[in-house]
Amino acid sequence: MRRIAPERADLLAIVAEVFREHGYEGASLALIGAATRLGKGSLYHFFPGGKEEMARAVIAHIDGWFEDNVFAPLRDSPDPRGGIEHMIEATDSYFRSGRRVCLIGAFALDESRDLFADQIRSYFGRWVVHLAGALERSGHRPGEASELAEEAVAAIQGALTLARAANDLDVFSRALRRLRLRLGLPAKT
Amino acid sequence: MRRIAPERADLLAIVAEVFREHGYEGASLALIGAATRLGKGSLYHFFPGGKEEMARAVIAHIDGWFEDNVFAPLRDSPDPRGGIEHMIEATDSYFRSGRRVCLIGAFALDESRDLFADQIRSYFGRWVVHLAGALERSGHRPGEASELAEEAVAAIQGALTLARAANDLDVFSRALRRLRLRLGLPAKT
DNA sequence: GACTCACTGTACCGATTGGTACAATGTCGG
DNA sequence: CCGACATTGTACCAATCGGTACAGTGAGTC
Repeated sequence: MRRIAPERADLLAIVAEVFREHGYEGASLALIGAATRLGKGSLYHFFPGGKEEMARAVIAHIDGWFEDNVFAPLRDSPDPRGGIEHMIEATDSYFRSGRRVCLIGAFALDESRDLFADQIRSYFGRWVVHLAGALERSGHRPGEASELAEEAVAAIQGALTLARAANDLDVFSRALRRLRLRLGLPAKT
Repeated sequence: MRRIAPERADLLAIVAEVFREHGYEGASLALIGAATRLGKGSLYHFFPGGKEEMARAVIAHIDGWFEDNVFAPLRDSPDPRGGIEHMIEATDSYFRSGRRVCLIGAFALDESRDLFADQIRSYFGRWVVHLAGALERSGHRPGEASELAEEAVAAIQGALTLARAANDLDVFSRALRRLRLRLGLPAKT
């Protein structure tokens, strides 16, 4: 009965969307099954640890994406400003200009945080640290760079919340525009 | 069998804490009952509309608190800077310096937003509008005041997320300190 | 003392929850 | 062609979900 097994990455992307929209508690196996068109048999074959393993895998997948597309450029780009610019564009693209919400940020808010505390802390921690590094290399003093990085990551998270609350995508793009200026980037791309 | 009926405000505060910690889906009637020490009979007596009415009442209660302690001072204070200072302190106190999370912000993230969309939009909308008004009266140009207000409210929401993710209260107090400067307030209280 | 009515505990409802067990179905390497 | 194994649907499980029904129970009122 072997079917066209979806690539694990595709599968994780679909499951991520369910968690994103419904939260950890709200994402029932029925919803996940419907979204992936996979029965419980398949779901528990791929994720023997059940819902918790699914969530863990989804977080790791997102983390990997940010590692490749955001953290690495911040860390490795010879031109720190270029890395920061890259981060802003990747962020805008990942969150679909505010249409999408940050799964990991959402998990951080309710009690599901306790289950995934390490992964959540690592994700945001690395984001702040690598951004601070790039800011430092682009001329900011260390302490100032750390504060600015923390402010920037928080601004993104807050803008996602506010954009969804207001149901207005412009909230997010305005936030990114301000962020550009604040981080010392040219206004327009 | 009439017992000491808790004040409705106290009751709502307890229920709010359950929603805050577990989210709308995660807050089961069993949890709410345990926290309030009220059986289903009592719960459905006070909230015939069930869980949804409880959440609606809780949001309204929080909204009322912010109306009295944040929005009104921003709107009515003869000295706009004083109103803004008042907002910062009320915010710090309400969120217990980052120990607490914003219920309404959390609801905005997942699908429960659709149920309470109007209340959520109104809450954040009024916060931004009244802060923008105070900023305008304290000398900012209208457009600039609106952007700054939006930035400030988003910064608070983002800081709450980040503080909980990092499990580090200092994240929140640092954010409030930056906010003071950004809004043109003296550094220390 | 009778009546009222806000309040409460308990039993119960069907639906859904996350999870398990397993037999069937293929696909693939040999 | 065969056996191994990845993948699947289905049936099933106890626990819990949100919600209803209702018979009390008692404090206040006349």
